[in-house]
Amino acid sequence: MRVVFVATGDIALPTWDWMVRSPCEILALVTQPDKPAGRKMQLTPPTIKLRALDAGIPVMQPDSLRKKSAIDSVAALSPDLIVVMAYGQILTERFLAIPPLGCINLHASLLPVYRGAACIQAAIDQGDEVSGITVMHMVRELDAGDMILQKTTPIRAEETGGSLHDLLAELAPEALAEVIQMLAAGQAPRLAQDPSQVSYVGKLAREDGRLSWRSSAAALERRIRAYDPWPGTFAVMEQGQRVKVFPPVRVVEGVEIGAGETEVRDHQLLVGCGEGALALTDVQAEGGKRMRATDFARGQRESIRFVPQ
RNA sequence: CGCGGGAUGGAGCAGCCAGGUAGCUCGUCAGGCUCAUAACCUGAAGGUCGUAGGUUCAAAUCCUACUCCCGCAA
Repeated sequence: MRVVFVATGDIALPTWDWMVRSPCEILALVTQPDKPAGRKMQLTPPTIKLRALDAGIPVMQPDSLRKKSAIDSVAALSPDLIVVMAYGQILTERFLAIPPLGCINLHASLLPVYRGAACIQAAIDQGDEVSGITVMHMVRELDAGDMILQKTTPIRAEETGGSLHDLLAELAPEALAEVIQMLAAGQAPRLAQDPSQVSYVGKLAREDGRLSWRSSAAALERRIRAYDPWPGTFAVMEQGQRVKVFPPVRVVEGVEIGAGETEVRDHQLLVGCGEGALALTDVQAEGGKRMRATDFARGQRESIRFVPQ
C-alpha cells in the first residue's frame, strides 16, 4: 500500500518506526517547518523529520497544507492512503480527497470526548480511569470523523501527561496495523461519534499552568500531574516570583491552612488549598534550579505565601 | 546581538548597593538527654566566595572578559 505520513509531534515516532518496517511503501513524510526553539531560538527540526531522513524517505515541509501547490505535490505521489497523527494543522477537504482510501487520523483520546489538541492532559485532569487511541476517517471538522477502532489503556494513579503520552504513543502502532489490514480488506467500519458525548479541549499555553489554590487539593493534584511536562504548573509568590511545581504532590487531609499559605510540617512543605492541602515534592523558582520543596522553604527569609488566584 | 535571574563549606540561602575578622536554616560526625524519635541540648569538622585579569594598603563585595545553570518568550 502506498502511504503518505503526515505528522510532527513525537507521539507519532513509534508509529513512524512501525510504518518504516511494515510492508507499506512510505512515499513521503509531511511535517511542519523547522521552528525556532530553546533559549537561543535556534531552528530545530521535528525529530520525526530526522528519522525520515535517516531512512532515506523524502520529507516535505510546506508552510501550509492549505495551499494548492502543497496539495498538488502530495497528490502527485498518488498515495492510496494518508495517515495523519499530531501534525498541528487543520487539513482542507481538497487535501482529504487525495487518496482513494481516504485520510485516517490517530487521535490520543477515546472520542468523542476530548477532540482537539490537549486531549492527553484533559484525560488526567478530569480524573478519567481510562484513555486510548482512536483511529478515524478524517472529515473537515476537527476530530469529528467516523471511527474505525479504539485501543484503550488504563490511567494509573501516578500518571502524568508525559507518561500517558508515551503509553499512547506505544499503543498507536498496533491500532494502525489493524486498521490498515481492515482497509486493505475493504472492511473498515464507520462508527459515528455520539453527538451528545462530544467535548473539545483547546491548545494549552504556559499561562494555563497557573495554579489556583482555591481549588480542591484533589483537583490540583490531578492538574499538576496532567500538565507535566507540558505546559507545566506554577504558583506565584506574593513578591511576584514564579515557582514551578512538579509532580508528585500528595493530598493531605485534615489540615487547615489558608488557600496559598504554606507550612513546613513533618519535613514536608504543605500548601493550603480550597479544600485540604497539598504536600509538594519538587519546585523550581525563577532563575533557580529544580530542588526539594523543603530546601526551597529553608532558603526563604520568611514563610512562603502564594497568591491564591 | 529577544528580555531577565543566578553561581558563597554536602543542600538551600544571606552578605555585594555605601570594600577591611565567612553568616543563617539544615545536613554530616562526636557526645548528652530520652522507653523512643525525622524531636531536644552541647561540641566539632568542612569554604580556592564559578574562571581569568584589573583597581586598591585591602576585593565575596568595585571594573572588564569568559564559562556554566535557570526563568520568560517562541
